[in-house]
Amino acid sequence: MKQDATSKLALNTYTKLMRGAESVTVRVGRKMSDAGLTISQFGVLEALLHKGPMCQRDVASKILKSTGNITLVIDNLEKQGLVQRERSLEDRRYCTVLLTEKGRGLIEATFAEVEAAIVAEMGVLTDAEQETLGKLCKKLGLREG
Amino acid sequence: MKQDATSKLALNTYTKLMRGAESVTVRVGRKMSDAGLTISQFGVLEALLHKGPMCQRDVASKILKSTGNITLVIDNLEKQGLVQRERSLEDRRYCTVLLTEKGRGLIEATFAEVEAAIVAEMGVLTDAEQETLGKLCKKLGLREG
DNA sequence: CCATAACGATTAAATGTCAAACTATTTTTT
DNA sequence: AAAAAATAGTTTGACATTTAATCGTTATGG
Repeated sequence: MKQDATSKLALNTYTKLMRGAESVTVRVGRKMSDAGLTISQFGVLEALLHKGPMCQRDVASKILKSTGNITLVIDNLEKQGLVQRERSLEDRRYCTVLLTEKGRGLIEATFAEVEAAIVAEMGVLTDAEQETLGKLCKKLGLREG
Repeated sequence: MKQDATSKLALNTYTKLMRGAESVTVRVGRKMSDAGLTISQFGVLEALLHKGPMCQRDVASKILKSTGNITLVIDNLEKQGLVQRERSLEDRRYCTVLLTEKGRGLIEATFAEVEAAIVAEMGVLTDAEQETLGKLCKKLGLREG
């Protein structure tokens, strides 16, 4: 294939990937904002729900954000009474972050909504297409950063 | 397929799509920040380079951002002398945004870098795989928002 | 013609984002 | 054990982003 055609195909694919991911993100994100949560806040609560209490560093790596950012997100969640910080006794550098009852209730309900939205979004693809999409996206993610 | 398996596949596909798109974005975005541009700034300059001068509303829809946002992004580009605003004479509500010489030089050089990065990213997929990925992503983007 | 609606741009407030500098604490080295 | 390095978290500064409110301009229906 000529160099120019290669570039064209790559740019085209890139654009479609970005637009597709973006529009899914926007529509799924609406379920989160309906619940009064930002995407980051949802990510933090979801991690705590499914993985249990963890320190901020682990939260950050779980949702692929910087630790400086996590501090703020957790600040805001704490203000709303959705999570709680506990300074570790063994190693006082660590904060363990855990869900409050209120936080657990909210994320359980919201997660169900979001899950349904994701299933609906992906429902435009057959199972086989989803498998294929997953494999291709995984390949793209594997390169070194 | 059982409902549970359907959900699991959808969630799995969703996660891979998000991670794949995110990691490509980060790596390609690095070329932009190397040039001192944010992703949005790059998007604005790129639109102006390839589509010619346009009003802010068109810029906004081109890069899928709100008009309030565009005002700020263009403010910052203008401060750096990369673009220029011109209030339209026929209809004074419109601002035409156009590239300066400096802006044109920067975006031409940066676009080449970014294009190369995109080609490299997509290069992990065969041409056929890229076609497939493009089609699947397009399907995902088509739903009503 | 004039009141009002529509429209483009701007501004403001809230949140998020990263990078870099900084603090507190623990571990490692010497 | 003291000094140095590493680690977790916080703070700060610059930019981004959205939504909603506002300003100025243009179009439209009575």
